[in-house]
Amino acid sequence: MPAEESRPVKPHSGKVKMVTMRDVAQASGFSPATVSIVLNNAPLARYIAPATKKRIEDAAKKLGYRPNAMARFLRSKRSQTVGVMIFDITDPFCTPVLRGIENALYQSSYVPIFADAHNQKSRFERYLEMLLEHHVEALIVVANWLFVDIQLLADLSKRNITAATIGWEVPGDSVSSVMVDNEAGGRLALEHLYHLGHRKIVVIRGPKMLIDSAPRWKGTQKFAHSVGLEIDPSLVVQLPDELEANSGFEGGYRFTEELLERKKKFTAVLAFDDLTALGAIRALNKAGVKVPEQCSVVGFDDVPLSALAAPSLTTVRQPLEAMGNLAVNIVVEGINAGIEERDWSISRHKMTPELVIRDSTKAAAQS
Amino acid sequence: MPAEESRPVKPHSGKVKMVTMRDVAQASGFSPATVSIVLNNAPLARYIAPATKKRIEDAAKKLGYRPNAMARFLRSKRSQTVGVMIFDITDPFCTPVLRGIENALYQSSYVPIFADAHNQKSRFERYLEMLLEHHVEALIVVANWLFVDIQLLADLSKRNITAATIGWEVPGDSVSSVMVDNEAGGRLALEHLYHLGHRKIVVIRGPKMLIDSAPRWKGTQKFAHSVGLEIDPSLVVQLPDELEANSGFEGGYRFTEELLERKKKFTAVLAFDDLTALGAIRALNKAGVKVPEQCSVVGFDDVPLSALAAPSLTTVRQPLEAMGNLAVNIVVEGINAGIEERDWSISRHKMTPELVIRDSTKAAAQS
DNA sequence: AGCGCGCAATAGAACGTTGCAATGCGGCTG
DNA sequence: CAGCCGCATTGCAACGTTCTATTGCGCGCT
Repeated sequence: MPAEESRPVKPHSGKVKMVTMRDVAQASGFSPATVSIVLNNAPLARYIAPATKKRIEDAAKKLGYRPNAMARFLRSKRSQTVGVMIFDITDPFCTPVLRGIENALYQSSYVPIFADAHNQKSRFERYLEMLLEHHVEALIVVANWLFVDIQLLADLSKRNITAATIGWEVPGDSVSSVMVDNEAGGRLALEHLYHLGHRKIVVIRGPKMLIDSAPRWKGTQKFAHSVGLEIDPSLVVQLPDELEANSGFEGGYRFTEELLERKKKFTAVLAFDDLTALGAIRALNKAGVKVPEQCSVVGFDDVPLSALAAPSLTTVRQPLEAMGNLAVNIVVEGINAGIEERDWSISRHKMTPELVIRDSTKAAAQS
Repeated sequence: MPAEESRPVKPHSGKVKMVTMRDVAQASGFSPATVSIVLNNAPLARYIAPATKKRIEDAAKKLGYRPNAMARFLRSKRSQTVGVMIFDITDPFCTPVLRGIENALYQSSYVPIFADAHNQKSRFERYLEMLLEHHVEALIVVANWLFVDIQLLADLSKRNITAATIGWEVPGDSVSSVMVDNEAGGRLALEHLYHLGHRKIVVIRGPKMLIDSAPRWKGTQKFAHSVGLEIDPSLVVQLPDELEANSGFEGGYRFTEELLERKKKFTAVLAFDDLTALGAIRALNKAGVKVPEQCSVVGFDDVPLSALAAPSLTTVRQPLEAMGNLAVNIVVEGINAGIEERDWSISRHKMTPELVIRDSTKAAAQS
């Protein structure tokens, strides 16, 4: 990997003096205090003469003054910063959530500090430490896996930093959470297949350690029960506890392959999530089973690539971006409550999922 | 979307006093100065008695002391923070790059401030402003599109903040860059198809405004010329200048559909990037053309979903994660040079791409 | 004439950390 | 025994803001 160096630039040209508030004061002929009041238009700005304001603002612009966030924070205790801890950015689930978070923070003029735990506890803890040092005003955790101990909780509420989790819940009452209504989603998926006439349905359940797995399965079972559908236990498998982001794909592939090899009869697969569904489709394709003609597949999440896959995936959509948004609104509320010394309590939200019908499902053959 | 409020928590329990260095000093019986020296083990720490060190460290741990990054920065002029400006996180290209950046920054104990420009100039500028206010020590820009004016350059070099771009270059000599060797990549793609026996090849070129487009096409042409292959101009199309991340998919789909409708004969598609390739495959599938049996498709980038697609995509891999890494190493070097007042000059890197052969290409039919 | 009041602006003390310059102290050298 | 050096520690100012308390000042009211 060759690198061609370009001709040397005029290197760091001496100390580039930072433009400070005092400079602006000097230039405009007023005191730093007045400058501060004007530039932030603090409550006292009512009393400042318009002419003065103008002179100061002009001076600030001319000098290219930019307030020093650190100095400001040192006084005000506010870093204008929110920690965003992602458990694994490699997981396509995270991207839309991150987008939602970023967008909402931007609206509120907060800046996100990004941390990716790579699904490692040690990394999570180190990052948490770093975020605390940077005095983030709040913390948002995007997660599926649940391996964090009370430390998180204790540290945060001790320093009362509001926190919210997305796709995950912690016991206790110190952290808000935003989740999808997994039970409703599990129901939606089966309902769709059922109404298409499918009766022999493979269900690939999520790993035990994932909080989503149980309620999704519960929703599925409840619906089955409500319409008197018997789910053949030999068609139900469960993904193992795995930490890698793409393990769902592998799992979906392997289990489907196995069922096909054992000559099991089924006309549809209800996969735990989109990646699992894609794995299942891959296995079906390989075995010469056409999707959706001979077998329907439904996923969960509606990650971005589901629309692009071939065939495009029918799935239960989580409003991922909206969830990111909501989490931000929650913590911003928490921050404001803290500042205004209002009482405030955490909340737990369950967002409504939505069925997205694409090309991977079709009415069951009449046979 | 119902939200059930949990029972109110003991709300912000009074002023939670921050543990400061003075507290540690008090608790250990030494002065703040000594505490500072020990905890950072500054050069002067040589002179500190081991017993003293121990006492101070113990006290710090007991009180749960965490240095205040803002106060520290105010003195040291170092924020331990690097701005990461992504042009559009929605683009699957960005995820691995981000991972690479994040990982390398983590190694160097910097914390990334994340900014997503949503491909909007105004947003880019606002974020730049915010990053400057937060006094990032360096800036990394992940981009394809080139609409940023000299402002960026001027502002940064005036405040001498080292900057590096990934997948993009700015004129002038103030910003380092990391790119893939597009010409080599363009060559690789065609070479592969050619060796598989393909001769009638559709080329979907990238949009004009993308810096990658021209060299990629040049590499392709050069190879064609070198083996005496004539590329039929009526099989060459060019993606329009579009800002949306997924526009490549649409473009690939539409152009391929069009060529099929016009009954053009071809046995392979060389797509500008993976999304375009996926769009082409979608169109081919829809028209009943089997990939790879009847038509091979090769992409570019090797974004994560390419391995998951059906069929999995043969593509020219950009070492995205490594590129993120390298960019970080460059700016960290730049930061250090600035601190040590060394001379330092920017560099421009071209990383070597690599052909990844998967299931979307196959030897041309003998016909 | 004295008082209070609304207006316009400012002085000055923090915020928590760092690093230079200074201090005290024992022991060694000339 | 004066002077000096190495060791162990500390006082103090500064970083750039913000915010409370304060100062003038002119005007109308008693």
